[in-house]
Amino acid sequence: MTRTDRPGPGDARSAARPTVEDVAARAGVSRGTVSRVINGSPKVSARAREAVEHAVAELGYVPNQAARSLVTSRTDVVALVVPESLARLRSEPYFADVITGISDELASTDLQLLLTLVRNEDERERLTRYLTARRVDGVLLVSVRQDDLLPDLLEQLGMPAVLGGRRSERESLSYVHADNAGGARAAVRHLVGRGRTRVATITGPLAMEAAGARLAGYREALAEAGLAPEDALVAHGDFTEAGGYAAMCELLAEMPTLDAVFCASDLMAVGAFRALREAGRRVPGDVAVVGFDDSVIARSTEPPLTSVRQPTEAMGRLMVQLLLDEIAEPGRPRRQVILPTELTVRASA
Amino acid sequence: MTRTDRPGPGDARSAARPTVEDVAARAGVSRGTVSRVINGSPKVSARAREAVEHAVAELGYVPNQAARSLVTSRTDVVALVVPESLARLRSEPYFADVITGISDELASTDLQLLLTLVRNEDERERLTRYLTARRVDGVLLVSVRQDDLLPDLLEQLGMPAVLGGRRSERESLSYVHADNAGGARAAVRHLVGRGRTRVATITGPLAMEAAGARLAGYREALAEAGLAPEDALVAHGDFTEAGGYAAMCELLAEMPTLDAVFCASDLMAVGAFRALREAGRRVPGDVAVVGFDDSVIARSTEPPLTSVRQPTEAMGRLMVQLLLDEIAEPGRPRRQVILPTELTVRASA
DNA sequence: AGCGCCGGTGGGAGCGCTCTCACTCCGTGT
DNA sequence: ACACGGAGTGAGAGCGCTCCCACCGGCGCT
Repeated sequence: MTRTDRPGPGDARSAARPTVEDVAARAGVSRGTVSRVINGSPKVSARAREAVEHAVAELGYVPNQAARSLVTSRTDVVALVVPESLARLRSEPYFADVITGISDELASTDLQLLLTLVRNEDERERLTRYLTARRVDGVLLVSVRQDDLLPDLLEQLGMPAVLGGRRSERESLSYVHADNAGGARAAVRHLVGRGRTRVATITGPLAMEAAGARLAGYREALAEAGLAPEDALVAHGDFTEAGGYAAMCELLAEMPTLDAVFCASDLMAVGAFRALREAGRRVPGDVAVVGFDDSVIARSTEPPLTSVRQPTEAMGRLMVQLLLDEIAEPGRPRRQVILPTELTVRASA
Repeated sequence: MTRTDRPGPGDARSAARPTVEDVAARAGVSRGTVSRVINGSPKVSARAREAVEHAVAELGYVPNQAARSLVTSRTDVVALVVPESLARLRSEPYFADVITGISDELASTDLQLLLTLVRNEDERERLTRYLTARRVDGVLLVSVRQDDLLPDLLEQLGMPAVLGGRRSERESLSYVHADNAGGARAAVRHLVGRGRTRVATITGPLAMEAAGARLAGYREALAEAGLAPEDALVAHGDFTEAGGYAAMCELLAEMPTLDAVFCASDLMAVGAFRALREAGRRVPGDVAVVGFDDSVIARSTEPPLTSVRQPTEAMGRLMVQLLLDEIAEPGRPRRQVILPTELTVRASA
């Protein structure tokens, strides 16, 4: 490690920032009028408005948000809360996509995005204090588990909030989520349609509703096709590559005759690929594989991965829209949106 | 798309939040003393401190940050600015790792992280206003390009800032970056050491210093080995998988006899793998491949990718440390840290 | 001519906090 | 016994903004 020292910033700090008062003096109007112009009130004459705008430009005036917040009690910040171990953020393209969508949608507002990773009790408590202090106008919460108490806290605080996913079918908060069961059904139907009869699945962590729904969809499609469910065809993963690998090894050991596997995430499918390769099974010749997410990696595996596409980015965008509505109209009814999924067929199945 | 409406939040909003005044009354002391206790001033008697702490707990008092900000002009927020097209955030594990490190290090402070994606002029202007309004205490800036003006703005505003990477060797701001040239040299030496004599490279976008440094390292190692540089051995990518693929195709067309390729990012290496596979070349038999980043994907490619490891997460952490120092002591000298890189050898080279 | 009205404006009040300063009450030194 | 200092405390003064209300003038109406 090399360190170099260079001269400091040389104190380029410019003179004190102008305030409304300064602008008012410059424009020859009162503070009230300046405030009205800044906040786009219609009750200002064209003359006054112009004078103020002029003064603002000349002085380089920028409102002090802290002062504004103090009186309006709005912060113009929304939090994205990710209750996840670092391992996932790192590898799951899901988060990056959601963030992209969120950030995109936020760009047209003047809200900023606070990113909060909650990985342990300490951080959770810190977040609780933060929310209690109402330092954000609203919260986006992704990747919630069924027993997560954060949503309850949000509800109790009367804090506008939108979930990405839901805790259960009777979720009380607003949420946006994908039709997980439907996607899983489509995946398994596809597999069955290609003549596979021993279709296994690698699930996500069942504490997440999405994972449970994907498993349910898998079972439904199996039943539909008249195939008997078997415990040995179900292995549990945790949405990671390593988890997928381990689960695939397990499946191979317990049910060597399987000819297809539906993975509840692309990343787990990548792990499954690796296990299959090591076991000398060919994809899709010996075993057909379908993933879930249709993330970037699905395109670059060998062979390319057939996967259930969920509109992750659109979900992020929609979450923001719902949240904005809820912020604008605090008491409004919760809204719950389910977005369709779609099977993208590639070479792996 | 399905929509369901449920009853609203039922206005669970609790009574008005208590203020210092309330706490003071409850504890039988003055506002000043409460403030001192809250902010951990030593000039408070044990008796008073206890009374205040009691009152705080009873009332569930949480300081109003806006009011505090207004007087201290600190915000307890730092921004992470990512001037990148969405495409990269999505796929590059680099960002996720940096964010993890940053978030980790921030967890032990009471600072929050604002995530700001700057993808076009509009967003850039929005950020400028935001920074000018001093709505953050400091800025972390990653993935800067050489001609980026954001760092200049930061400097001009006297805003504490730390770059991840640098614009050039005589960067004026504080930064943390990896020894890119050294890593590239190590990669190419390794290739040459394995008897490869026609070593190509796929560069990153040369507007980024890191990409330039990796190319420079490649050239140095080649010279060291007495191998002549050839233009046909250099193709330009953009750090994406697709870019890597295109660059590899180009290399294959112009220099079919190449026997190794050093890719300036793992993701581009994945693209190169694909191109090589399609061209019927074996890795590492026909062509040895080395990547850069040693990200998660390096472990799960087929064959696993030899890659230059840069301590991305540690870089994120270190960036925060430098920034905290700079916030604590505004005029302090800039610090510039170069972290070593290391070659992780796997099957691809 | 007089009334009300309404678009437009100015200024006081106050959001909740920290900071500074003056003050009190001790113990200590002479 | 006295002044002296230091530790602890209370209260006033703002930070920069929005909100509210009182106000001003000119218009159309009776």
